[in-house]
Amino acid sequence: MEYTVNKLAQLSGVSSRTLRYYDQIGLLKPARINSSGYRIYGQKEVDLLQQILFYRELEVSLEEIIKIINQPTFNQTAALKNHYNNLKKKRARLDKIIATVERTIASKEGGISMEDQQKFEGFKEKMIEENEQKYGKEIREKYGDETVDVSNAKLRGMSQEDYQAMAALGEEILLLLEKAYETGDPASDVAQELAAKHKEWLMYSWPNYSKEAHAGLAEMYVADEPFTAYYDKNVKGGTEFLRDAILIYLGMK
Amino acid sequence: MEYTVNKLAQLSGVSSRTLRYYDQIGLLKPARINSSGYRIYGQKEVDLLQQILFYRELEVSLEEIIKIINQPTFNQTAALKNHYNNLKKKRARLDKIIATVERTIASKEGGISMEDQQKFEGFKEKMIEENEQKYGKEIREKYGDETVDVSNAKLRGMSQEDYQAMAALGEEILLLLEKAYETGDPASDVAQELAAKHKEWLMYSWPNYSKEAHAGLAEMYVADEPFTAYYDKNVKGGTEFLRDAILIYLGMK
DNA sequence: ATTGACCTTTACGCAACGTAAAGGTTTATG
DNA sequence: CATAAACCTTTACGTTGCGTAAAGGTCAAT
Repeated sequence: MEYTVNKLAQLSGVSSRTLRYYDQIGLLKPARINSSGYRIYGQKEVDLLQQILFYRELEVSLEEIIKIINQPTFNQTAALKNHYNNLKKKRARLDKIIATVERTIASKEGGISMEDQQKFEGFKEKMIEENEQKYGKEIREKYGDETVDVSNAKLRGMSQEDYQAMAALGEEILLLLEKAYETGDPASDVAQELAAKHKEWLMYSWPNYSKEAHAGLAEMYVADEPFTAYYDKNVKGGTEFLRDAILIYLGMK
Repeated sequence: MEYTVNKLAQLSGVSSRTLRYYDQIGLLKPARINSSGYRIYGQKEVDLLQQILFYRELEVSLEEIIKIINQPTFNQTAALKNHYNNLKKKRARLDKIIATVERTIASKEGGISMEDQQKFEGFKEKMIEENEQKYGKEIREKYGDETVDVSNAKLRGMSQEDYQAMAALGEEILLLLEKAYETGDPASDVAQELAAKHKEWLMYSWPNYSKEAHAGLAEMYVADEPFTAYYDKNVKGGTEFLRDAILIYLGMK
């Protein structure tokens, strides 16, 4: 039995454009071209197309499919396993996204100030990105991609509970800042406790802790308006005081 | 605080190209353009970008994000719910795919590989054809076309699981043949068990069972080279022994 | 004054096709 | 037998969300 493009398209349920494209990229060549330049497919091509569509259904890229169908079975299995891992990762990511959306909807409906939720999410992302940008490369070189990815994932997937705890710690820090600021001395006990709490808070959300990073963040607080606004909210000059306390705590001043 | 593209890019962790693109599609316009044509972003834009990145993280398309951020919150919630449903569908689909990949890998590995799978397919076809040729006519006359066609279809569509079970049974038969052959007597208990298993195996793949057909197949085994090769593989003269056992089992000898 | 680090716009490239457009071939119908 | 309808062909632009030049202006520092 022989088929022209549209016949095969009808038979297999894909479009003729798809078949031409598969021809173009060398994934599925017709058995022959007739005198008028028409693509003619035979039984062999039908079977091959079945296989191709099977893999496509599994979300394997066409590039991968080309590799797969040109290889012996054991390599095909290896390729499938690799693909399987990718799918699992994809699902894990999707699960987290779904969880986040659920929480977001709940908080929007429950009225628990979505704004805070979102701010938090944004803050997390921002932190991750900054962390990535500033220290990611070195850390990735030192500890490998997996370590970094895992901790980022952990941070992203932080639960509501964790968030509550972290938020509580954040509040405490603001209160401590007020108290410490009154001493006027960033080296005072209270100020140093403040710095310690800040480190704790940081580690909560920031699995890749380093003195350098902490110091860098402290400097950034002073340089970056939204952060100064936040820490100066209750105490004028609080941001700078916090930075000094942290630098002393880290033995960098 | 004001930012140029690269400043904001660094702050937020996206690329400057991304920001220009967002400007281009009207997702995030800079607060103003300075005299040199530079894009200048302010605090409002930073906050908006946070929101945008939050939704992006949730795999909302940029087009959707444009709609969302231009709407009041209750509509935002509705949009999120809609998106949530899409995500759930996506996950359900992904789950199915993963299950299929798992099964495929298992069958490729656990199975005696693809090659056997193909052989099996060929075997099935051959069996159907032979069945057709030798008994088809009579059976069609006796039971009607539909019966035959349906059982052929059933055989062709035999599942991987069935194949596994059948393959296991096939293995068992080979082992039993060795044991039975040692007795030297096709009427022995072991040989009769062999014959019974063979019938079971046959019925597995062959919905139209009859003593005559079974006997005919047994004779065919002896006459047909590929079959003798298969059953003589471990035991010389095994095929004839099997035939005799079957004929006795059927009360035909 | 020059260098280097910024910024700009324009534009091609990616995956896997959908969708014309412009034109040749085959088949059906009057 | 002519012509229309139904096929087929290649070429090429559009899609999404940017990455990556290329070609050229602007700004800060040496």
